[in-house]
Amino acid sequence: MKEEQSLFANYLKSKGLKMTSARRTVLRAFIKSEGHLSAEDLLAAAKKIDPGLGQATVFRTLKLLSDAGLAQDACQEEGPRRYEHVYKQSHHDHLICIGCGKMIEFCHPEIEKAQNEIFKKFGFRGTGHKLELRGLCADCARKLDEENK
Amino acid sequence: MKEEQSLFANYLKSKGLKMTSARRTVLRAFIKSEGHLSAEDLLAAAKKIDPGLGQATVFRTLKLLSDAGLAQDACQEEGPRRYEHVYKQSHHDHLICIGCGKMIEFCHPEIEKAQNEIFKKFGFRGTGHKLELRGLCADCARKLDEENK
DNA sequence: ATGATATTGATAATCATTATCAATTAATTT
DNA sequence: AAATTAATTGATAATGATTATCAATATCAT
Repeated sequence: MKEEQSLFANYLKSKGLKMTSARRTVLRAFIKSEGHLSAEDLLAAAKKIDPGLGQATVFRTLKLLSDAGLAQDACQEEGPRRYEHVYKQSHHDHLICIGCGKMIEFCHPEIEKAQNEIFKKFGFRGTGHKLELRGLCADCARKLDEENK
Repeated sequence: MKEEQSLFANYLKSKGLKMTSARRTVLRAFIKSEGHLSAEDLLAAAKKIDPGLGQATVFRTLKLLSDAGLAQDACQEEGPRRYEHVYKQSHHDHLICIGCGKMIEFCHPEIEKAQNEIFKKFGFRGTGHKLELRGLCADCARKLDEENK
């Protein structure tokens, strides 16, 4: 998306940083990406554009994307850190099954509203939130019950 | 707390695992702990009880405590994984300032209610949730505005 | 173009966590 | 209570993820 490109460019300029070809490559790979991606994932995607790209550069650029507000942490408990788009996709929260790991994305306007109340109450200027519900999906709950019979 | 002790003992028995003196030590240290603690923190606390305790045992036991439902991930973006009590303290969510890192704990019944609706809608048996709101606290928002003037 | 400075990729270093393993310990059985 | 069986321990090595270092290079403002 053009918007993400110019947001990143503006961020870099505002910090006295440079728009380089490596950063453009990582940004392009990130923009094309979907879901929750790790630095490793992004490296693989970016290497398809420029095979000579270094791993460290991806870590560094991913951090910049996060600082610039384009990427945000999609906090999974296990494994490497994962990021997702801030723009581009509609906001969603996560429902995760602790049995099989299945993840459902959902959106609940009431919750959004309540969050804004909290921000106001504590004098915060809200920038985002992350909500993760955990539980057992119907299948896993059934299995568990059978085991414990 | 006695309750946490017997919950852990029951968990171990149900899995055919053993209640050992090392595990008792880690459990005691965990029970006395507060807030968000890393494996390293817990090791330090447990070593005050038994200096000979090994680091690996703390990682292992912390995982067990989590599986047993006594500890849960208190997901911070940076640094090592952190855990907090599931029992003992009233449920709370987190409001974090992305400027200075200040963290406020709060509780909002409306949100709790909405979460139960979600669980129902997707046929889940809910076991917990984590909500993290992020934004700029009043101080940091003011500072930022001045910088950008 | 030039100069000042940020950036790069390669690599080493670090940090957090997990795997390995022989010695020990807890629970179970006799 | 001793023997048996299997889980557990601490030390250490190994791994995985991320960050630091550094000389060569690329970017941007002038």
